[in-house]
Amino acid sequence: MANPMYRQIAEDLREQIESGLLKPGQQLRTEIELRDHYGASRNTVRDAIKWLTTLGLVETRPGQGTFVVRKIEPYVTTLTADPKNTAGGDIADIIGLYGEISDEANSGEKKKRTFFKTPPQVEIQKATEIIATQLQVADGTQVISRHERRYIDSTPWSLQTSFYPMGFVLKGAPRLIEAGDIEVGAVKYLGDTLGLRQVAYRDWITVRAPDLTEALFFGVPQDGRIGVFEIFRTAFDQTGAPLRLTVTVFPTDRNQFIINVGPVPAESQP
Amino acid sequence: MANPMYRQIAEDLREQIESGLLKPGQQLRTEIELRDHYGASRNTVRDAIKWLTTLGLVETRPGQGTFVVRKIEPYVTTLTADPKNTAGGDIADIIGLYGEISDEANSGEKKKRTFFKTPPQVEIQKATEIIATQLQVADGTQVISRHERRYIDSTPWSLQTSFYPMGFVLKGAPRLIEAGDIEVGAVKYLGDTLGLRQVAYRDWITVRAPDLTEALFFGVPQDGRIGVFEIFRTAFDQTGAPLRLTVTVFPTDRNQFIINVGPVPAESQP
DNA sequence: GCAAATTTGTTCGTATGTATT
DNA sequence: CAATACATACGAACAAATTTG
Repeated sequence: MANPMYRQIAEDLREQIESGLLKPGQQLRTEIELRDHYGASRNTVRDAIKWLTTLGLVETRPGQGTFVVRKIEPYVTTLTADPKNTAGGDIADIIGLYGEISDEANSGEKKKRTFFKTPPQVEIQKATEIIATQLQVADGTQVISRHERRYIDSTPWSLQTSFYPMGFVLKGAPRLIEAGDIEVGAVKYLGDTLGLRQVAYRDWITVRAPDLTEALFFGVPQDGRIGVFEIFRTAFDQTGAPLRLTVTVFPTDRNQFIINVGPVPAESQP
Repeated sequence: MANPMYRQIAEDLREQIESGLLKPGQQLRTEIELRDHYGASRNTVRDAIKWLTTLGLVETRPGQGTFVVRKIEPYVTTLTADPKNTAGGDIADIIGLYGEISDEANSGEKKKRTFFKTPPQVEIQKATEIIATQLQVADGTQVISRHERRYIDSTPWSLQTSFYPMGFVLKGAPRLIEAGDIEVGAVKYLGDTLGLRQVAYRDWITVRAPDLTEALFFGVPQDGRIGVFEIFRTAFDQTGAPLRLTVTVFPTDRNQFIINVGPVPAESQP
């Protein structure tokens, strides 16, 4: 035979899953039962299951069994919002959760989703190369770091860290180094105190494997099968100087993004 | 033991790789040598290597050995170009490869990259649900499909398929169903023949596992460890009607994207 | 071009550990 | 505590791919 046995077994199970014979959440037969069914050894059955696991079709739980994965209802974020729009507070103002926070559910009803985020964890850090480059400060300069964990419907959704030049505090924006939310929104606060208006931003989108902290927070496997979007948003003020750098990490299994260029007609998203 | 042995071996090798002791492209010791070195069985060593493989740190080649992966120099695509800009022909006009086609090499020199694409493979297809929704035609209606394979520096870079409503051909744009390039660019051609101008577009960005065809074309593993961006670009004309849907697939290991909103100062990308 | 040596890939059997019910 | 189910680990044999002589 052309293909190894474990791949044939995997293929057979994959067809059962994709045809709907095995439904999401349903338990597969145990390794012993599959061993007898396919006339292979238990190790070979385990190789087949491991292959399906890497493909993201099934997940195994020790002491319980192997289950067909449930797909997560994706959340869609629009990245091209009005850069001057700061209404809606911190959650909305940072990474573009403007507009409708609702979603077409399976039943066809509109499902309202709820946001929750932790208060910012504030630190003074030395700028890494990428931070220094984006904020146009010298390498190793101290910067303000404000870190949040963000949830939707109590599902871990994203990890976000914003970096500000240290000079902002001395020039009249002391609340940047206070832990806790800035109720009016950080962008409006900088406008009120320093006269800095966010008029533009650039997003840089990459995908990489999650680190251990991210994997634990998002509840994704630690082996990098499921990647994370890492979006670097560099915001600029009216003089063209960098205002802040916001780094947000989203797991790719539950996030999608929209970009609008020009007068795009308003309508339902795909 | 807290951690299983294969994870400890993997961790030891990972530190050697990340510390630079094992350099990209370098061959690891053979499974037999590692077995003797760590005092484990060959199968346990293989489990460790498989873990590193899933993490994307090493790759094994049958008959040769296990090697530290070389990172691919990423290509950066700007998604927010002027929607009316159609200069540069087909390559540039479809998915935003406007501007500088150059890149900072390791040595610090500017390295010019070369594009190549196959002539379009043209087909008449029935619209799937997503195509019908985006083009605002009835489900099952016939549409024109133009498919291309695209390379940069002879590396497979992306797979792109554009869909047009069938009506465009009857209304005076017959070249859409001819195989081969439209030299002036498809957007300009539609403007010249039908008076349709592309004034806006919406990009919808997702990440998923590659299918078999994509994995073979891009040379990535078939097990889904390395995902692909799938970008749906719906373009609109001056009346707000959909002009075409372009679906482009990029492997995540060699592609990054930039979005500019507002007057972003021109400067070097990260 | 072929044969041998090297290296990873697949499969089996067995035993024991760990998590959950 | 006992039963069940997956996780780890060992040893062995042969197959397949590649390089070397």
